[in-house]
Order: sequence, then structure tokens, then C-alpha cells
Amino acid sequence: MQTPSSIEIALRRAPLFCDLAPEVLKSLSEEVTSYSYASGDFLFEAGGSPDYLHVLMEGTVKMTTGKLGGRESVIELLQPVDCFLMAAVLTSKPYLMSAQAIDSVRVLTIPATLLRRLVSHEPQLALTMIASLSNQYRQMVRHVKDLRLRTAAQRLGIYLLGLAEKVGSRDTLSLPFVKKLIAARLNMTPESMSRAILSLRDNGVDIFEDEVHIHDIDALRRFCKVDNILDELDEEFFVLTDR
Amino acid sequence: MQTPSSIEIALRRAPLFCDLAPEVLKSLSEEVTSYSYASGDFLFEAGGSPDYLHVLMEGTVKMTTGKLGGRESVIELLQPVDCFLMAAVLTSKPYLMSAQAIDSVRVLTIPATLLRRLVSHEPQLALTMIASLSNQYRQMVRHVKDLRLRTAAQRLGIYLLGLAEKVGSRDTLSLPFVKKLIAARLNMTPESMSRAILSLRDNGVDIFEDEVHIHDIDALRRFCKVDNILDELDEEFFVLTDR
DNA sequence: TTCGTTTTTTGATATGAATCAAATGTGAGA
DNA sequence: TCTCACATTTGATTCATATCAAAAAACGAA
Repeated sequence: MQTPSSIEIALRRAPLFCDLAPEVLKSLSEEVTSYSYASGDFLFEAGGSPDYLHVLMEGTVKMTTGKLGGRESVIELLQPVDCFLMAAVLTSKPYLMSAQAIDSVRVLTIPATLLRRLVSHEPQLALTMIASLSNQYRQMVRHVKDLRLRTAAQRLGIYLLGLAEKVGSRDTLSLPFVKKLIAARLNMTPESMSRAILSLRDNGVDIFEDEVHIHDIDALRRFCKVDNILDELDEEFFVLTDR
Repeated sequence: MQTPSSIEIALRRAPLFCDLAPEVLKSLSEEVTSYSYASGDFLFEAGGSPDYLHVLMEGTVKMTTGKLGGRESVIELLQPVDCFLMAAVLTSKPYLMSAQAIDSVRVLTIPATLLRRLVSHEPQLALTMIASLSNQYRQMVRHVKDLRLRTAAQRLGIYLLGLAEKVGSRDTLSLPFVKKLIAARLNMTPESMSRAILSLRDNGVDIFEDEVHIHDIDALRRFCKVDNILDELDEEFFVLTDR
């Protein structure tokens, strides 16, 4: 029995691959390539051909719609160990988004052909993919709902509540990105973000520089019209069972 | 060899099930129930427990976000033979949307437990689910992009271009729903829709009552800033191959 | 057909957020 | 330390679309 390669160890960190049989993981890891990008580099652009599934190991990646009439729009901000491009790779259709490094980034890339073959032959991996795609779909539905039904300040509030939950419902936390980026992710300008921060002051949250203090979480939830069921974040991952 | 039941025949119409082995389809059909609803009835509400995958056989169904602070929002309009609730059923998580009949509706319902078992044991079905979920995800990404990057009139234009493509790129077609409904689906009020129609007159489209005449499709595409790759509608369905 | 309901249109106004402009703050290098 | 680029804030204005109001058109049932 050989010791696992560093790529195998890295892949194990991703929920998508952590349950794969060791020998499958090994054969997979042999075709995986690691790439690094500097801040500002594009990993790929919308419209490109779906040749690789990417797994983000270090740094932060900004996923945007391609330019449309000069404008673009940040759809998500990824952090390790997010896996991206699944839908494009599995359907062999062009990327719908561009990806840009916003700091020093390292990704693993898995050839699309290999992934598709693997999914066809490893039922467990197929189930994992189904779970992950379902969660991504639901996340997008929430995104649509936020855009259609909430104001800019409410979207910021929801975002902060999500952050708080991720760090174990502490009432003090730091913004994970510069405000400009968060504003873009929430579909507002930096100016509007600045004003949204002011309006949250009256609704339970103080933000000073990048320190967030949620001093009245119930007021914030009320302000954002949180629905306990529908705004609940899905776990990143879960195992599909047959009952 | 028995003749297939009417439910089996109906299920064969859905891309999701049309490739299933006859014996699998038969065992499936034995647990499927058919329901009818009158216009205005709710099939289920957001937050409900994901007990059935639904297949729409007749009529039209409106999927909306649940009420949020008194408002709601139409996310999609379904027509036969659309299949819905896949993501909720496969992840065993509460429905994110409510469904309401907008005319006489008939659906087939497949118990969630059965579907999950079947997906675990029929690799071909798992692959079909992956394809379908991927397409649904991509559709949602486009939806987000439309909301963030296009004006109301452009969204209407895109919608019309989609309709035209569906009927084989004819330049004359009928609106499939009353304008009020289409407006809601496109995230605008009926008043705004009426104004959007006026502004499309200068950009290649005439709409009179529910007749649409696209007399200059290039002007319309230019107006909507269509991107050939990114705005392309995915096929409803495709088969995942391993190369 | 006629009445009553609903949809659609048109006009006036209000609102949320973008845009434009400018001042201030902050951080990384030289 | 100084400097320059960039992020952030604040204020004024504009723009897209919602809202409110009311008329006109279309539709369905008696």
C-alpha cells in the first residue's frame, strides 16, 4: 500500500470526493492538475468550453456573469473547498460564468471526460453529485428570491445573518471581503452598500470598518423578513439515502 | 407480457422516465397517483415536506416563492410534461416554492421514498437526474443574470425570443398566458409590462392583444443584448455520455 | 344580449437604487 | 516617511419601476 499523494490528500478535503474508494481516488488524482493564479487573473471566461471541474484549494474566486452590454454581475464568491463548474461539466455545455482570482489562488482541475466517465461508473459519486447539484439549485432559487423580494439593505442583512450562522452564531464577526466585493455580490453599488450599512444601524447591527456587531439579532431577522424554513442555509453536503 | 397501464404510458411522455427499462417503469407506475386540481388550487405550499415528485400532465402550474412580507414572486410557469420538485425530493428538504394551478391541472405524483430508492439502484436514472438538475441549475443562473443585468423591457424581449425559438423560430406567435401572469413571471407589474410592450414596438416587435409579431428579430436581439452562447436555451433534456 | 368581473392600458406620483461628483480614509510600496 | 492608488463615505441628481388612480377593453355567466 502506497502512501497517498498530496493531491489525493487535497481532494479528500472536498465533500464531493471524501467518500470515494481509495483506489478510485487514486486513479482520479493521477489526472488532476494543480494551477495557481495571481490576484486579477481569469481562471476561465463565460462561453468557454467545459473541460475541467475545478476545486478551489486556496484563495478566493469571484464568479461573474460574462459581460453583458458592458456590465457584469458577481454571482458568487467561492472559498476553499468549493467545487465549481459542475453543471457545465456534467452537461458538456459552455460555462455560463467567468471566474477571476481576487487574491492568490490555487485550484485542482479534474478533466471533464474523466469526471463524466467516473460518474457513469461510480453510483456513489453520482448520488453525491445529485445532492450537490440539488443544493446548488436551491441556493440559486434563494438568490432569485432575494433579488426579487428584498431591498438592498435586507439583502445585506441576510448576508450578515448567513455569516453569523457560519461562525457558530457569534454576534461579532469580520467581513470576509472588502465591502466593494460584497456589494457586487449583493447586486448593489458600493455607495448603496454604504447606505445600507447606515440603515442597518437602526435594525440591530453595527458595522465599523470590517467589524460587524449584531447586537439585536431578532430585530435584524424581523427587518430582513427572514423565513425560518425558506432562508435556512442548506448544508454544503449530505448523503442521499434510500428512505 | 401485459399491456402497459395508462400511467405507464403517461410517464413515458416525461423525458425523465422515457428511457427507463419497462419493468422498472412498471414497478414505478404502481405507486404513482394521479391528482386533479381546479384553477386557483394550491398543489402544495413552500415549507411543506418533500413527499412527492410531481409530473405535470395537463394544464399550467405557477411556481412562486412563498409569501415574504406579504409579497410573492412567480419563479416559473410549468407546462406538460414538466417535472418539478426534483431538488427538494432528492435532498429531503422542505419545498422552497408553492405551486398553484392556473387552470385545470392533472399531475402524477411519485412518492419521494420510492424515487430516492430508484435513483440509488438505477444508475441510468441517476444520470438522467444529474442532467436534468444541471439544466435546471443553469436555467436559474440565467434567471439571476436577467434580473441583475436587464431592464423590464429587455426581459420581456428575451422571453419572446425564447417563445419564438420554441415554436421553430416563426415570427408570429401567441402569448401562452395572460399578460398579467407573464408580467409576474418576468418580475414586473402589469403596468410595467404594458409599457415594456410599447417600448418593444421601436425594437422589432409588435404585440396586439395576445398576438406577437417579431418583424425584426435582429433589432430585438440587439435591444435585449442577447449573447449567443449564454442566452441559448438548454435543451430540456439530453443523455450524459462518458466521453 | 347585458351585467359584472377581470384584464389591460394610460397617466401621475413616489421610491429604491444607480449614477455622478467630490471629499476622506487607508494601505502598499518606494 | 511620503505618495499614489484604491476603498469608502457623503451629497445631489437621475432613472427605472412600483404604486396609486381611473378609464377602457375583454371575458364569462346569467
